[in-house]
Amino acid sequence: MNIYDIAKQAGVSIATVSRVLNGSPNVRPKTKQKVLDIMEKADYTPNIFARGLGLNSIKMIGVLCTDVADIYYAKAVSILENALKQNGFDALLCCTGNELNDKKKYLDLLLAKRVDAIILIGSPFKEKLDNSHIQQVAQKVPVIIINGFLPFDNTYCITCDELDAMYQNVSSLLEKSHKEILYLYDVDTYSGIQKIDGYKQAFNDHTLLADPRLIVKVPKDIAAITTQVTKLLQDFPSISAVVTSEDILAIGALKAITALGYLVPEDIPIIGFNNSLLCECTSPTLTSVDNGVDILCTNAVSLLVDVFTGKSVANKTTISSKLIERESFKL
Amino acid sequence: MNIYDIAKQAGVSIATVSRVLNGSPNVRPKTKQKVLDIMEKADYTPNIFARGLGLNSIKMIGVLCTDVADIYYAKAVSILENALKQNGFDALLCCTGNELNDKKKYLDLLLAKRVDAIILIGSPFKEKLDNSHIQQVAQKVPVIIINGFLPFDNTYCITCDELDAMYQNVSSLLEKSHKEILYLYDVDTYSGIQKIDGYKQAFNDHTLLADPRLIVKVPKDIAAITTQVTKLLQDFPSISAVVTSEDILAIGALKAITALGYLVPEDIPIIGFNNSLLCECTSPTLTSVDNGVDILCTNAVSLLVDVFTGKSVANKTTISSKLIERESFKL
DNA sequence: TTGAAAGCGCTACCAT
DNA sequence: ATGGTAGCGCTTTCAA
Repeated sequence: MNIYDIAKQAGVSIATVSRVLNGSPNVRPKTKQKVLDIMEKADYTPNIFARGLGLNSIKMIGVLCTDVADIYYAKAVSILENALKQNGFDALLCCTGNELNDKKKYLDLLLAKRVDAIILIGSPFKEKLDNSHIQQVAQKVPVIIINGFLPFDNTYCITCDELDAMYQNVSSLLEKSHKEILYLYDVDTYSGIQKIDGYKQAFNDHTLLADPRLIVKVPKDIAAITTQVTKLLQDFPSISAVVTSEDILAIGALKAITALGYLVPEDIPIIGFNNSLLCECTSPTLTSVDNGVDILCTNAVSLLVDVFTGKSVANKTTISSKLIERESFKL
Repeated sequence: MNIYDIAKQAGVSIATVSRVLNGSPNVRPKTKQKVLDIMEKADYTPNIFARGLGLNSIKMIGVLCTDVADIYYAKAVSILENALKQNGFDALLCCTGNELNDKKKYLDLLLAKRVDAIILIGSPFKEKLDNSHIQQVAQKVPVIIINGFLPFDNTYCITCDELDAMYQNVSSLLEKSHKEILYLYDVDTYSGIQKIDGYKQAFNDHTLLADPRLIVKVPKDIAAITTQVTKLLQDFPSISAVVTSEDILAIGALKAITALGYLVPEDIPIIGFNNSLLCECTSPTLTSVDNGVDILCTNAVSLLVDVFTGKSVANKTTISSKLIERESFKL
């Protein structure tokens, strides 16, 4: 069933059918209705490929992240997908994993599928050299980066001020006389670097020295973290607070701390990051930074729509984060 | 840059270029190499729409679930996406929410995008009447249902024996003299009904009567569940065990139980379902049923590949689940 | 092994 | 308001 069949049945030309299809005003209402009726009866769906061939667009956005199984990316993807759909776009999902080559490969796959734009959740490319690849992609379609930053043409970044969030957290701890603050992080992405910088700046601005041995990279695995933090607490008994780049890391720390008989937050307060569902699961519940992933994502989509409609769009937008106080730390 | 440009530069016809593109053996190796070189140099990517027009396929699979932000669906989608990609398919993601009309709408959207097949995670359609819509979809493309069942043509279901899992859990509790077992569930999907049936059958087979007041539907919200379970425990102090259809429900129950001063598992054992990351976050950690979502999903994809290659495929496949013992309950 | 040419189903421009 | 028609870039016969 194609446009010719519909045209024939309706006794009009395919041009008219096409006009009806595309909501052109230049169709007599009666004609339009007749065509619509026939389409309805025939359960006709226009062929997206033919349409794509002509328009060179299929209203589809590539969404790329390392792994949707991750609770944070999952939330982002969920919000993106909904916002995209509301604007008439579908989401083509790519989970790249952490291999740089895979990331490049998936980017090419997305391009080959002729997506109208690409949204990167997190800036997956950290090394300087590799970013040229993103730059190339941006020459073909707009690239939106959520929680990452690259100063390229046709690349639009929307980030949360995580540096400041971490700065505030560490500052308040320092001001409460916590001088030995363990910092746990997992990745060296743009976002990861922001947070670590916030941690360091807080120390600097309080004319204190951050002990580099207390800035520890850990795997994203509760058991492994627990083991590692237990050892750290034994080696550095003066640690009196823990901040993290991810809720899950805070949970690993929490387990180690309580297992050693310390109380949270009385003995050692803990602050997570991302304000995920996990914060509600622990006991005590986890105070955590809400980096506004929902705002980030909805903004990303409206920003994209602006790009498509030719409005001028800032290369970088930043929103602020908010500390959600629960039991593991109070301001 | 299109096939004509490549053909011209290579001094061959577009037919030959097309053959190279599609790996036809009927091309002289030397010719083939020349064409490939030119393509490479020109950074040529075949137009997917034109190709789709001819082949009427774009190697894209619609993946539909209620919400990827849900940790369980997120994992499923992650695995599916990877498995699909390994087989040369992309995943077009649709998060429908719970509105029936939205589900239908998204199904139509997927069809309009000319996906090669549709994978439903969970059987989102429960009412008898509505399933006809899925049946219609299955007339156009293969439908795979993960953890759901509908006996339609061109519909392939792969489920986990959750009835049996729940049956076993409740049975072992009954045999440990827990006669008042609170059952918490959240949805009435196929999967949800399986579990509740398992609960009831266990009581039947032990010639006991399940108190219907202890089969409680709750929202998927920790705080709300905690409130509700607290009240239940006060109203029914004889409750001596809790089983749930979802880990998050178990966590709500856990909070209520420990807040009332009971010990888990000594006073009241708890069993979750899905074996999600959440099980590791609580204290005590949560014993939970692993319903093999990874196996379900990888099987779904290989099953789909079989359908495409014309192999005969069973309409329903069932795998078995496994209880993962942690602290909240031991066999 | 290669080329010529007829579609695939739609959009958009030019006529009328 | 409507029709005719030339593409869009590819696949796939049919011939050579």
